[in-house]
Amino acid sequence: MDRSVVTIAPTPPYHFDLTSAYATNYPGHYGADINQEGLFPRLLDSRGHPHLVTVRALGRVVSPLLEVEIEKADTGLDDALISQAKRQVAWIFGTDQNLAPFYRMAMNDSVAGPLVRGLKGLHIPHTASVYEALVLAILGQQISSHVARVVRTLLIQTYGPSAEVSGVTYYAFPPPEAIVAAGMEGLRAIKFSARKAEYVVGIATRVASGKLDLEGLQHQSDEEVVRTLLGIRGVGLWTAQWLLIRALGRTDGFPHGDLALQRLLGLLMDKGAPFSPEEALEYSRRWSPFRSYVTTYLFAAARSGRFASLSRGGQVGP
DNA sequence: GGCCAGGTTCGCT
DNA sequence: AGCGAACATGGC
Repeated sequence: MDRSVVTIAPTPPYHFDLTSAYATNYPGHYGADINQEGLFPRLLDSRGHPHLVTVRALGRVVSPLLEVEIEKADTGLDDALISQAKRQVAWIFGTDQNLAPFYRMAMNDSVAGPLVRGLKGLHIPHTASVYEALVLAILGQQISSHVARVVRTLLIQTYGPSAEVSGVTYYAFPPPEAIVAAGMEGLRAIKFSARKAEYVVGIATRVASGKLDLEGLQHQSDEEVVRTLLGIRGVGLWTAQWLLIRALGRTDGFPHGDLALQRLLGLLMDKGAPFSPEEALEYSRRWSPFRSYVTTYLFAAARSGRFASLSRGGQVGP
């Protein structure tokens, strides 16, 4: 087994716990995202060369440092693989983001300002690939986050590549070829609806054959990205906006069709009712071009229990 | 048991 | 263009 350790210096302020918690969103041992005592092991699969990266935080919010341990079950851990792993970890944990412009905007905003307080150093985590984000987004459409978690774990542990490191089995996200091989029946077997299975297999087929270049979206403008994504069956505006934020690292995504977001805005503004999608979009313009951050901080605040009626799972209403 | 959940598409007016 | 139904499953 080959092993190497590198460090990453995130742009301060950087709060690793907040950022990693947002990425995983739940405790416990599930598939690709695990939080073990402050360690974040994750299996990355580089063209059939699975390697385990384990991230932990050293240093403080104002002087942050991440330590990344890279392990490969067999040999062949060369410099190229190490630097690639380092780049991927930096991307996944959003270490390069500079929050200063967003914080300057928030300081002069009565809604965003209080939101930022208490979440200092939260960066936006990213998915390992656009493809992964798209599959997860379709998987999570309309179903509760808990159900989405169950299905997602099944997907990863049933069809994802695995590797055993130090006696523990880890799973990577299933590559397109694995989903094509699973087929509609394979996805139905792990609680996908027929429709979602059809969408996901369709996407995986086109990605595997090279007809759909999702990673190439990194080079397109926000508008082009949205236009391209909307042409894919199973993708609506909500999914496209979500990908702008979580897969493509854009600063101004805003999923105004999101039910939870509409409710949060209603609570935050003491409206007594959820915002309509149009109201949400209209109101959000004041936060441009930092709406991805506002969205992320909103959900992070909600999860931390700052909106009592939502953390209880209750309805928002009169 | 019924209703709904961090949507999307399809088939009707 | 706009509206309702279907989708599949788990939690309350």
